[in-house]
Amino acid sequence: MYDFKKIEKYWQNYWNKNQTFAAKNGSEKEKYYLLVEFPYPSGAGLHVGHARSYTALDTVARQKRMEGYNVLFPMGWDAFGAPAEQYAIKNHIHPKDAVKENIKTFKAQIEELGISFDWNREFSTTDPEYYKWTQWQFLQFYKHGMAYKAKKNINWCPKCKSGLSNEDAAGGVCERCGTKVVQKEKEQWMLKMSDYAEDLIEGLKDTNFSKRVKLGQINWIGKSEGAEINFEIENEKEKIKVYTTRPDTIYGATFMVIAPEHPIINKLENKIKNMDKVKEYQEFAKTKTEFERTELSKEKTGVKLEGINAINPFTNKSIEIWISDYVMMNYGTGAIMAVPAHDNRDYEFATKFNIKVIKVIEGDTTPYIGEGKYINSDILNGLTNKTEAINKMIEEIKKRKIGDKKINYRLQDWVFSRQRFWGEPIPLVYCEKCGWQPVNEEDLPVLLPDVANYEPTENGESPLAGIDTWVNTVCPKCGAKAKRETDTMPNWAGSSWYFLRYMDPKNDKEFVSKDALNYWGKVDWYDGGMEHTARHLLYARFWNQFLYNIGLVPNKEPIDIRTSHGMILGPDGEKMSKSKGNVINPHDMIEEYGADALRLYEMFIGDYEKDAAWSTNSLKGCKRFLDRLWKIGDKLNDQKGYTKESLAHKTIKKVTNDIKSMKFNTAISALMIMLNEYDEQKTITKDDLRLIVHLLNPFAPHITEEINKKYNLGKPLCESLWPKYDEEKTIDETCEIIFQVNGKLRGKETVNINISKEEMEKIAKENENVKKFIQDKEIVKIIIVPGRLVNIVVK
RNA sequence: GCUUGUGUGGCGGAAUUGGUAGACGCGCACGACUCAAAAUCGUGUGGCUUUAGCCGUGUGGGUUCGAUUCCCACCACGAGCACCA
Repeated sequence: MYDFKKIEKYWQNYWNKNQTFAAKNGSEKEKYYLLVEFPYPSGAGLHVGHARSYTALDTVARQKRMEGYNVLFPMGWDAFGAPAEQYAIKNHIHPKDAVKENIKTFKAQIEELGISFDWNREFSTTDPEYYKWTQWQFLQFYKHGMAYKAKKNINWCPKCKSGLSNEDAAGGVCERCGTKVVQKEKEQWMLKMSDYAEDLIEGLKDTNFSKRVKLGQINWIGKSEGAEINFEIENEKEKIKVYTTRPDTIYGATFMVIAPEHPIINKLENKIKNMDKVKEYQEFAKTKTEFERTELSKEKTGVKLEGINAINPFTNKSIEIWISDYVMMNYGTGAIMAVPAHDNRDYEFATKFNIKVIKVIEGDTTPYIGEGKYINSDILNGLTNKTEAINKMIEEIKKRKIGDKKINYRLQDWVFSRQRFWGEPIPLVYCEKCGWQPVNEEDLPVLLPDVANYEPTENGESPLAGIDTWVNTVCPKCGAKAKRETDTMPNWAGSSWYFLRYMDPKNDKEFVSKDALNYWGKVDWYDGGMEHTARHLLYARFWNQFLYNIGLVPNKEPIDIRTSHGMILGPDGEKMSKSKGNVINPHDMIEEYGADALRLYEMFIGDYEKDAAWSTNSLKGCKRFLDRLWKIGDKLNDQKGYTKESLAHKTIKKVTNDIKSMKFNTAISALMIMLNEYDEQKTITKDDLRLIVHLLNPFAPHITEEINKKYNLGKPLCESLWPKYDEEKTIDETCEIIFQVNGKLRGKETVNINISKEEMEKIAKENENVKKFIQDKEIVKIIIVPGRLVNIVVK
């Protein structure tokens, strides 16, 4: 047999030595930019899921190169973030050393897979040469008024004295120590992402994302159209503004609910008679975590504001005002008009607290919002069309000057601060006299200092706050004593623009040169995990749209096609995890079966966009295919051309198209069919063999090159042009047609492809079995589809 | 709850614009080789049955000469969002 380890090593060295996969900036060739999500280099090493994504786009990359494109297919490391920091805290080593080690492991594992990355462009988000430009771009946000500081509630672990991301606070407890998470108010840097809500929806039109990815984006942005309406408070000047998508139901608004944090409460504190109860409820709401608010509190809670009432502007009736945590301060106006007859939540609330329910839409089954004839609604009475009613109501609201049409988005501004050590320092300085000042651009990067302790401080500040020599600096504006911002950027920062840096990774004058931007343009195809199609993709698009708006990049949308691969599950069908003991390590598979077999299997496993359970037996099947391919060379004869002309052209066509449409499994299946056919033959030609190894090369690049070399079939495949097919030659001279009687299969026959309809009918009627089914019956109709079938309809 | 996918043999999965359902692979069974096993090779493999046939793509209906494919209703599973007014 063959020594796959030796072969794989040989070709990996060959590609490296010849710089086969180096992309060339400004090449005459047409460009194609393929991108996979750069990994977080964890200590666990490469996952078979990484291998799936990398192999998939590697297959595309290798095909594209053979088709004559200048392909950019880069790789790097997204290495800032909590896990490295925690590892450092535990083991008392600098995160940068831990990251260095992990990158080494990851890179070795990717290299042994034979992925055709252009390693010349490799970088890590933690390289000062890289994060210098992340900081520089943050300053552009700041200088354009897109970054601001605001008080925000964050998840807080009182024991670890640390802010936690929503992921780390899942289930309402600190992931690290299990302590109950509370909400704590903290000043945070924010990016004005909500300004871009509409653009981020609109921009999707300029992309070729799949439907589900687009919907994911739209869903996350959460656009809704409605109206803002002012409700007067009885005997007060103050008004409460509500947001509603159903102003047409206003005649049914029998009470009002405001968020517990609503500012009107403090303003009218001395008018509210039960302020102690209100305060108690506010405290109660505050201690509830996000988790409890959504998961546990199915039962509605709330407190009525005694002593003040609002006026429904259309019924002119006095209505109660309640506070409840089912109304959020951070959406809409933090206040709603409650229409219990036609809103499920309002209905639950009204039922619990015995509040009047007035129906305004006939036939609408409480408690769901619906459509029907308007009743009890004065100016709307008699209408039946929802849109018409809403429009009429908005007109009326405008006329009375009590409100206006309003569009709201769920998308909020991006909380950009982290109280952690292992992130890009935010390059701002606070001066008592001048306030916040950006660090001079020529002083970037603001380097992370070497410190002995990475733990967060007592009051939850980043560990950076404890390093006086680093914190104390001078004001870039006035030169007086000043302090550095000690918050760092979130993990998402570095990954929001890394695809731009690949175009020009060594540039120390600009984040990327104009020439490189103009040449490479958009990412043509970006593949990654489904878990990143919402947030990461949105952040990256937002970041790029901002750069576009200030004239730094040529395209508003940075990515053309986005695809998402399914997960690879353990053999038990469960998500792979150490605790379940179902983890498959790609390195072990490569050791035992070779990189080509692993690659082939991962592409053959099934629908690329769906999850799939691991099966080592199926992997063995792919290995078996490669073993048979290796042996088929024993059958070579001296003849030229293809032994099976139409099979050859058909297979070229199928493999070519299937790779482009990510139907890797059927491409491989076609090649298996081809090999099976070669097996049937006594001998095959060199052209036959060259063709199958050529078509298989993007999937199994090592063994195919080796076979090509072994039998002197031609130039190395990676330096050859992709095979072309002739459409005319994909058609066979004969075809099998079927005979049906009343739509049921009754016979078949192989005929010449050019046979006429009349002849087809004749052959069908002569078929013995068909005769049996049509004798003594009246023929009603005969349907003939050339090259396919004859269907005789009888009565 | 809303949005969105997906339902095909024992398993992963194939099936142009509606036109032979189950390609390809795994598994399994039998056979060859072997003292034996593994590996390899060969044959078979949706179910029920008598060559021929009947039933079969989640369930029920519809359109059609013909439906895995199109339409309607329902069921199940997965994913995303989730008290968003």
